[in-house]
Amino acid sequence: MEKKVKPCIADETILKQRFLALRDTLDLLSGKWRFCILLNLHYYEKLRFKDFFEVSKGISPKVLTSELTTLEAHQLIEKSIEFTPTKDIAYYRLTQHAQEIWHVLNTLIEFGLSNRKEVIQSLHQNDK
Amino acid sequence: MEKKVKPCIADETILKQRFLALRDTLDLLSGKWRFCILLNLHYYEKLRFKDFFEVSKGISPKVLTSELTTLEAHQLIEKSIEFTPTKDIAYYRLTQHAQEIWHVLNTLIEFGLSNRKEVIQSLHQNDK
DNA sequence: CATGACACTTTCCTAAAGGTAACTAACCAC
DNA sequence: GTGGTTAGTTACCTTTAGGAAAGTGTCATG
Repeated sequence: MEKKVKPCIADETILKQRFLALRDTLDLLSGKWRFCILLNLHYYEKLRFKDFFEVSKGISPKVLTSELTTLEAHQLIEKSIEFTPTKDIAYYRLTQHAQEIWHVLNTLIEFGLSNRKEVIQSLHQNDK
Repeated sequence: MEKKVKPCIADETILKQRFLALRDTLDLLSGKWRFCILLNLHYYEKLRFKDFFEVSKGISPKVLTSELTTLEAHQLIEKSIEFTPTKDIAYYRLTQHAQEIWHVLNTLIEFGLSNRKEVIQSLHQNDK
């Protein structure tokens, strides 16, 4: 999922660890649908596979599978089964660990909101 | 620079504005070299075009130009000319407005640092 | 006036992310 | 046992981000 050739900076000590940490986080969020999935899961608490097609309009099952797999591998979401008398239902939900990323997303959102007012208006005309 | 077909969520009111704001911010940071450039500019304060090839190892002039252009369009960096007796030197530096994004980057870095210890070790073996 | 440094631009190419569509396997309802 | 729903696969195709390499225009220095 990540690119093979990764960006790289010169400084070996002070900057590098922070740089790698930043890249990790952005790798985690940069998939086209990742943050969409996380945001929806935060809002709806739990979602089934099919639900994502309703709340994340435009995603395909192939992409959804791969995004869910990646997010699960990074322990941001987890799959749980609810057993009912007639059948078992699989749900996806955020992990405890993902609560931390929620703070991150909020920071990004707050920046985006303030930015949107000033700068972005000339771009993104397509999504009023 | 942004993808034509953009991810989309269902909810029209509560979630949507926050979703768009989040996408804006991630669009801004998701370029392969964007955050590298920003981080380096924060660290070195000002850099010339050629300097980026030293501090951002692996970037090509074509990509550098397009990333700088985008960042400048979003008013995160600016080009300034320093006049010396013999010649003029062009520098890039962060704008006032970018100070705000520095807080954002720090949040991403802090998350990445704590995450790196727990989860990521099995991945990214290639960049100790 | 030639040579080199600087700041790009242009052209071409590749790899990978993502889209489309069809298919499968399991389960339940009727 | 047929049809529908769910949860995915699989195969193929398109788009686009980014890389490589060479070229351009402008200065300045020798």
